[in-house]
Amino acid sequence: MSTASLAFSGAGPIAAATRERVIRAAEEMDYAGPNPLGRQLRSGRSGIVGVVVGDALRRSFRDPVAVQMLDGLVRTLGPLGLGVLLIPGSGSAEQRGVDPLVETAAMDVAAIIWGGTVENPNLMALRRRGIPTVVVEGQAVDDVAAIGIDDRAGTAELGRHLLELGHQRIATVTLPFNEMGRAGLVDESRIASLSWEITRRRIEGVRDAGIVPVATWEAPASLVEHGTDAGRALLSGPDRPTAILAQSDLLASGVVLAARELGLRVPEDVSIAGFDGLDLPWLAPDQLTSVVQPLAEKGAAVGHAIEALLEGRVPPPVMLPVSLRLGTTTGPAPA
Amino acid sequence: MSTASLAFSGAGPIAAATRERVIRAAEEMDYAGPNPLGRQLRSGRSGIVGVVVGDALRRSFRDPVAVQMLDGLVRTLGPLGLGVLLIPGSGSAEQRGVDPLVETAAMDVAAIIWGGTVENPNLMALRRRGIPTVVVEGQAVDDVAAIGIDDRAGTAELGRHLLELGHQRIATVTLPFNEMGRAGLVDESRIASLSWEITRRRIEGVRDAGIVPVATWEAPASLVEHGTDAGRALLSGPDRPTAILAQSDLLASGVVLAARELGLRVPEDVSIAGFDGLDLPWLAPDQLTSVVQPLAEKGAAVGHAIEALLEGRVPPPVMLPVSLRLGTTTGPAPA
DNA sequence: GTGAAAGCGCTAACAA
DNA sequence: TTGTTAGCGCTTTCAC
Repeated sequence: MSTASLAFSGAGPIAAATRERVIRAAEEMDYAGPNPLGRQLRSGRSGIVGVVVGDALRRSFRDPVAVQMLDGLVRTLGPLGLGVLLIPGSGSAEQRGVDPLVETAAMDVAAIIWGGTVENPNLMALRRRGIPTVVVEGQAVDDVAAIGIDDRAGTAELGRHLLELGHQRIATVTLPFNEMGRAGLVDESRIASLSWEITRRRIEGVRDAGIVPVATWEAPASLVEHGTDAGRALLSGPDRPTAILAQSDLLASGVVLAARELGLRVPEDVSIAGFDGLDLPWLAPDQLTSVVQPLAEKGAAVGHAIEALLEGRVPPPVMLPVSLRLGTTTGPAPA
Repeated sequence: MSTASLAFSGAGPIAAATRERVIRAAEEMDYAGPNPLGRQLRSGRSGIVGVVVGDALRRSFRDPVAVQMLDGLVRTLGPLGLGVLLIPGSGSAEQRGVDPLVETAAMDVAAIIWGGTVENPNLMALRRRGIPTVVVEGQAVDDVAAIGIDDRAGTAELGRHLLELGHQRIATVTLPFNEMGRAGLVDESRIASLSWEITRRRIEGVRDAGIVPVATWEAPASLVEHGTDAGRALLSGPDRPTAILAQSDLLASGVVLAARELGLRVPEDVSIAGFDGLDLPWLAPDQLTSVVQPLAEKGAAVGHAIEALLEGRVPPPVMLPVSLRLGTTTGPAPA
């Protein structure tokens, strides 16, 4: 029995002839190789990484940010012999609780994309099960690994760029404030209730630059159409801002479309900037001014954190640097 | 021991008091619930569906077609207690062989998105392992379940629409011909070597309508930028076609962008049509004329086929109907 | 309604 | 170098 095991695994001392014989016999009885279930129970490892993606897949994967990061993650995990189990996030708050997979699926370690808040029910469930977890864009707490980017400094740099161009009336379009993002202008009380870390940090970055936005619009998701809604609202009022800083490129590109639709020239009449550094071919000939984040590296960093967790270490939090990319959508403030 | 099992599973006869006692004891020794690995070995089921996505995730998931279908699939699988294990496709042909996950990962059943050809190495590996498989947009063979849409009839209907509008010079932009898609005009010999089913069927649909394309351009992937390349090439020559029929909406939208870039009016100067029925907000105010395929239903159909396979049945091939959607990008042929 | 025992398929340790 | 054995954690008989 052990001989057969060795024949397949290749590891361990075995005569070439014996292996040959075993393989042949296996073929005869059409035995398709070792059953992973047995190995998994024996070794106590499933070789599976549970990845909690934001609510509906359809929504998450419409965002190239999530997709590119996941791509980087899978590339890193592949060589480690680990597979990715897709776990839908807790859905909208109406649908209480977490996906059953979080509670019962076999996984050696988990990753939560779009960490959101500390009270993330997925995170709580995973900790209860004792599954080591890495959170992306969340908050670092004790035994949870955290990977993120320097949202705050990046946004501040972008803000300063706008100030240097002479802009004084600057509006912002933000990512959702919590699981139940809304569309519309936000007031101080809503800002106080903000629970998504990433949104908070980017708002703080704007403040760090010394900007007091003339308006802050919350988008219910990082999608082009929500950016268009925001742009229409912000750009059609009487005291039009001369610049709009959006917290994502998808939102920013929606704002660009709204500006074009309203007959405004970008950047002559209004400057528009985003965040993420995506390559948006359909925005051509424009290229967004944006804060570039290293998405593939972020995915790889998550992979490395996972590797560490599997070895029993809790890796220190990682904060990846970002960089400002000047595009064609920002220019001097109109006189 | 069995009592404990019953306490957690809930099934079977057990006194409420006993269950309570077991749960409490478990908590005390922080036992986090039954280990899925044990259950899986015992039951012989992993509860996992391996989903082979086209080559790099980054590429596959940039295509809303794949994403929306996957969303429909996950929604159907969730209630069945099944999870999706992401398996990268065999990559480009350079990278020989299949992903190790295909060979070794635990899964009860597999789905191959973008089936491609019968000689798909992933399919062959899965069959060797005896893992029941469903192929999307592939070819139905013996024990493999197949889900598809009526590509051919849908394309033919779209072709007839263009003919009715009076178009005589019609060019087509196709999906890749095989794993190593190229960019450029294709001749008869390349068409003869075509191995991707979906591309072939849509080409046949054009012929069914009675159209002999004045040019056929192969795109290396279904992406906006490849459509733009195709559009630039096809629309800047001397004998400009009056209509371009693209095999996907992403390609078609790229062609629209190229036309705009060249100063051509759509649809006055050139009509452009796609396939898939996507909602492309950034193309506004235009809406593509397209063949709408039911993506969520397609995903659900894959889910149901998986359910059948798990029950030991091989479900009959499914071909979902498509419908023509008239948008703003097609109009009468210029005089 | 509860407890005892067998066995799913594998591999690591040991004995031959 | 090869064969034997135990046990991973669970659930499903079966006996009580």
